[in-house]
Amino acid sequence: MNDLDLEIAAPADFSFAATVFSHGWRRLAPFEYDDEAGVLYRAERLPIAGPAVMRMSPGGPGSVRVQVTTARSLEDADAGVVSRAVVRCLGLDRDLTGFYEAIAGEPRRKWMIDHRAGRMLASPTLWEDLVKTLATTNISWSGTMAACGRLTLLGPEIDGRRCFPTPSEISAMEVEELAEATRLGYRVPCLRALASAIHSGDLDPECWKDPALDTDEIARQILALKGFGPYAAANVLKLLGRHERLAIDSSVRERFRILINDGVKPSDSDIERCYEPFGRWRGLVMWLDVMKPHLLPNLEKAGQTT
DNA sequence: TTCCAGGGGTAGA
DNA sequence: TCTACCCATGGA
Repeated sequence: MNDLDLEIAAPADFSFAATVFSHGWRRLAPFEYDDEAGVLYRAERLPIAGPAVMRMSPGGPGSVRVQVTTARSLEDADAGVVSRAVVRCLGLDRDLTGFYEAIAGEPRRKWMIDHRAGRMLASPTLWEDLVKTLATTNISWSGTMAACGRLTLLGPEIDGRRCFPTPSEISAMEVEELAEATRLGYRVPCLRALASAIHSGDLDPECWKDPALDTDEIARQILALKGFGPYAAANVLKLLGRHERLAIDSSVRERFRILINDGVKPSDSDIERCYEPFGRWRGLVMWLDVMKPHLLPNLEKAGQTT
């Protein structure tokens, strides 16, 4: 095995813990989070060295430490791919200045600033985020975790871990075969159609990373995909750092009812109205509001890291 | 058995 | 635009 140690620059307002705990992706394969050690693992394919294990942890001030293990020797091109993957996963290229300005002066949201919350853990590719989002629709969270684990078994192995399968690998499988392997039920044709669209070049979700692209245009493309409705579109946009749309799901409705709405069941328009004043940051404010009881104890436990 | 998950598609009003 | 129903699967 070959090892490479990298230090990747992070913005001053970056928090490793706040990003890793931002939502449930750390629990979906090929991500794996070691709670005790505070290390985020994932297996990733590199262009020359092939499958690699990435071990991400807080680095020195203003940096993230990444240890890479591969079976073959690493080249410069591999290090570049690792670096770009880490930037995407941890949102190191996000500017949250406007968000912190939007909630400045609000005592009940001061914790978001103090703990540098706001970056969302994402997958290196939009393909993987789309698949995982599809795997959160109309299913229990344990079902989502199981499905992502099964999906990841379809990718190549490295040191006991698996890389996420590519669109070409999924599109090469028959629907029946994919259904048996993933147990994703009626979502399987949607998954395969997504994989085929990317593999054929009809869809290029990676271009959605371009900050110049209009949010509504990205939403239009996501909503055109089978199996992707308003929740799924807003969730994928959230992972792109675009928070104009609210990813309202059953858990958000329930948490909002308890935490914000005095126990009264809200309509989705009630929730929309509540966060309308926060403009382009409304989805992020909503998410952190409802996730506070889960997120804050984790951040306090993890302590202030990078 | 029945219900329902970090919903979405469709038909019919 | 709104509502009712269906969709695989698995855990409670």
